[in-house]
Amino acid sequence: MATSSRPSRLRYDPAAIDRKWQRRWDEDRIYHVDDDDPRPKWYALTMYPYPSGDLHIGHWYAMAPSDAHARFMRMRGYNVLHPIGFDAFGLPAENAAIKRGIHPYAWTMDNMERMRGQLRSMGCVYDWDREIVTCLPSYYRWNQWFFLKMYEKGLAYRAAAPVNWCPTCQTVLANEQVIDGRCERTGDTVIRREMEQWFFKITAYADELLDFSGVLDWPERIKTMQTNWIGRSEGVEISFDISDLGVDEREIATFTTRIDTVFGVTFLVLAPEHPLVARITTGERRAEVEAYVQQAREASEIDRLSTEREKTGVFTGAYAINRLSGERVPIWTADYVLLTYGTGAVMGVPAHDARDFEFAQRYGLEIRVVVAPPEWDGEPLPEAYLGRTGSQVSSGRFDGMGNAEGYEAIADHIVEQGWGERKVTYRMRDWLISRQRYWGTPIPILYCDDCGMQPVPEDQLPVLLPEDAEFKPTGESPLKQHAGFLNTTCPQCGGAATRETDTMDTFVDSSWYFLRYVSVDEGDAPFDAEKAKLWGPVDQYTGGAEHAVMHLLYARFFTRVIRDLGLVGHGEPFLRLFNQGTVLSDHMKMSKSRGNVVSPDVYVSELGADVVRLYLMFMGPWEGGGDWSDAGINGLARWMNRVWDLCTSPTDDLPADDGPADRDMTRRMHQTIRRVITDIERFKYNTALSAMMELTNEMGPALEARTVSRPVWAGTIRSLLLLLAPMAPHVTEELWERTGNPYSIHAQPLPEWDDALAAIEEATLVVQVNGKVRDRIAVPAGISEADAREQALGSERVRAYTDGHEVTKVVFVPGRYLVSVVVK
RNA sequence: GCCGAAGUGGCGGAAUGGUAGACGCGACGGUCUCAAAAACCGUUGGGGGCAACCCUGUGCCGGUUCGACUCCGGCCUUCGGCACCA
Repeated sequence: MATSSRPSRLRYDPAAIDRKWQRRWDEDRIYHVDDDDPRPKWYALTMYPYPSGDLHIGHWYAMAPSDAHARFMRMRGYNVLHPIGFDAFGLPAENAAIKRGIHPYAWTMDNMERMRGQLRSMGCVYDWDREIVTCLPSYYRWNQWFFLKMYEKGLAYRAAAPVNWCPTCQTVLANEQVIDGRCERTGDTVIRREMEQWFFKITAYADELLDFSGVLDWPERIKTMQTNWIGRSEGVEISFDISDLGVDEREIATFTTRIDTVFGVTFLVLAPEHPLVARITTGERRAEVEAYVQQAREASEIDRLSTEREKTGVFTGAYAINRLSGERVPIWTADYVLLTYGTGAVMGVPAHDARDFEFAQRYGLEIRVVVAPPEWDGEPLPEAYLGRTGSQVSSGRFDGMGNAEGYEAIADHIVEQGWGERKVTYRMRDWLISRQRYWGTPIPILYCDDCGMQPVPEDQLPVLLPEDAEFKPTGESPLKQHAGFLNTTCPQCGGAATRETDTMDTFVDSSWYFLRYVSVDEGDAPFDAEKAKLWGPVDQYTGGAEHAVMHLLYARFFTRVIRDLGLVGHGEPFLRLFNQGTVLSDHMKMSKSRGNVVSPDVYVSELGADVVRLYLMFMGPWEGGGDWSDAGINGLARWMNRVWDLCTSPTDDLPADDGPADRDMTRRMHQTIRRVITDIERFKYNTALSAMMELTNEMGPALEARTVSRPVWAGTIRSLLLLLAPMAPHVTEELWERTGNPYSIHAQPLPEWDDALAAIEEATLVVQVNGKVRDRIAVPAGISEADAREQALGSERVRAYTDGHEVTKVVFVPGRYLVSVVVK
């Protein structure tokens, strides 16, 4: 399969070397992690994979560089825990069951077995004694246990929420099963339907989750995304009087962050799903409103929130009273208002809200300015004035106040009158954990006709998934039809009861798995508290940026709940976070449907695991991802060949000492050590490898010309191998042995550098005239500013541009060997 | 649409506000060979010049600065997320 440009053969047999050392490391258990090791701990974690079937190059891209970092930390003297496991529950297993008649358990187990072999071929430091598999009862029973704890604390509750409903299948669809608003199987229009579902009350921790002071190093962009996702806003919940409508409710609550604009309310808008809509709609408006509500059920939330889409809505025929002004305002329903945010109703202030403005324009509703923009001439506004600097007008007794002052005064007034209260709302909603599926953790709740909803007693856990489930192509959860699972007895009265058939979101599994790794065999608790304390929070977490919000936020929430249960001392699960990019193929995301998935296996068997690892790390900065290139990997194979040659060449005829290139070689070596170590610290593997390539580019000619002495050469080889060992563990181990060193290179400390030896002796002074480089002068390192200026201004090339002009300024940049001359 | 990123040679990319293009791939020329592959040596952003050199160039438009790939404002394009894929 060698392509024309591939090295015809490697100097070594990569498959044999991979096999030899993987077996040896395994036998010697050199990656076994000892809890009692006295060295400082380092918990390095890569997001565990979903067992989709085959390990593809994207998995390698996530795991090889993080393994290199874990190895790097080992060589720095840490006791490193870098475990692996499988995120084994999920929709694909169930789809395989429906489509191909394979049981999800069998499908998942087969996939994991294949992936274990592939993972081992990477040569990572994984301690397989610590593997976790979330679909096993020994794991998921603790999901159930956490659920019960949350239930006790009021953090797990049941409420109605909309789901994607396919009327033909009579089932709930996952978002990915909905294509353009239609069911992927039947093509029917999907509607949103209310169902009773289980939630975790993540909003109870919203404020704490906004606080990132407990993390040491997280990308700013992730913190920003989470902050925006949580979307805290302070405002006022104010009620409008509807006591004359003849319904039970006396008022409609709305939430606003701009209570200063309350005198500008010219309408109210209810979300189409708002329970009041049906009740307040008047007879002659009913048909139109019902049609509109029906239509809104078919629109996706993303569409509804689009600021580009034309705002639509219908008048319900009902009116509410604005208690501040005593005015009657029409009540509309419109799909730009969501039931899930605030109270599901908003006060329409078109003059001061862009969406309300657009809506009012379209439906001819009054646009009344109540916060006058500075220098406002009293004319109608061309667009909503959103500014916070204006003065109250048409606002009754608040007129003339600045609107910041008006805000406070109006809010106080409303609170005093009992018309509303100051409130904080969040864009983030509680975490809906219910899934109407089989392949997940059963929710440990049952329903008794006499006693009502009951939690399953702790000593009856786990609630096991029945193995003999039937998978029908309707997509309905098999648990619903499984009598053996469904029917049980009530722990209170002993009478007949039925089990909850919803299972949990798989994000529940991944919200605490990092704690399970510290004691995977623990049977009496989710984890051993002492060991959890020992390993503490994850020191370095790495994974895809697609998890920027949901998984990471859920894990932060869960850890805080676990802390409040008294099981761990910390609330922040991941101290440092790094998000790698995505590997592309032909500039496109890899997917089975595109047929562009790159399998690492063929490259591994031909070129060895190390070359694949190196190429992935060399491709570009890790956070940037990159395009897989068949040609590109050859460069790394070629370079490994070169390293092999350099390390195995005879050195008998090198000078015993005083090689003419010794000084340069030593300097280059120290520079390389410095660069590689500081680069790996920041996950800059691409530049770390460039630095090593520059070193080998210099080593080749020195060896050829016999200008380097034997001890300097040996020292350089030694450093090179040690620096490369975290990235290319197999070949470096082999070369370490062949160069006469004791097993194992992976138990060695990293080499150290000496800044004095790395220092340059001669520098290039760059001289700019009006910002353009006009000369480069070789000068001794550490040249004084005065000497640099003198040399620069004395340069003939420079004088060609300065003679006859007035020199107005000369800038010397310390430490940069740069003089910038400014002339008129 | 909203939130968050990213745009640099033929390609992947490098560059604390200070020499743009390190390192690698590819291409071209050469050495070796009967020949090819591999390996090794050299050239390689664009334009001009016999040459020394000069001009130009980091998605687009503008700004700050002695100096901008880097900072600021406005666009364009691509990518990640948007709550039942994980």
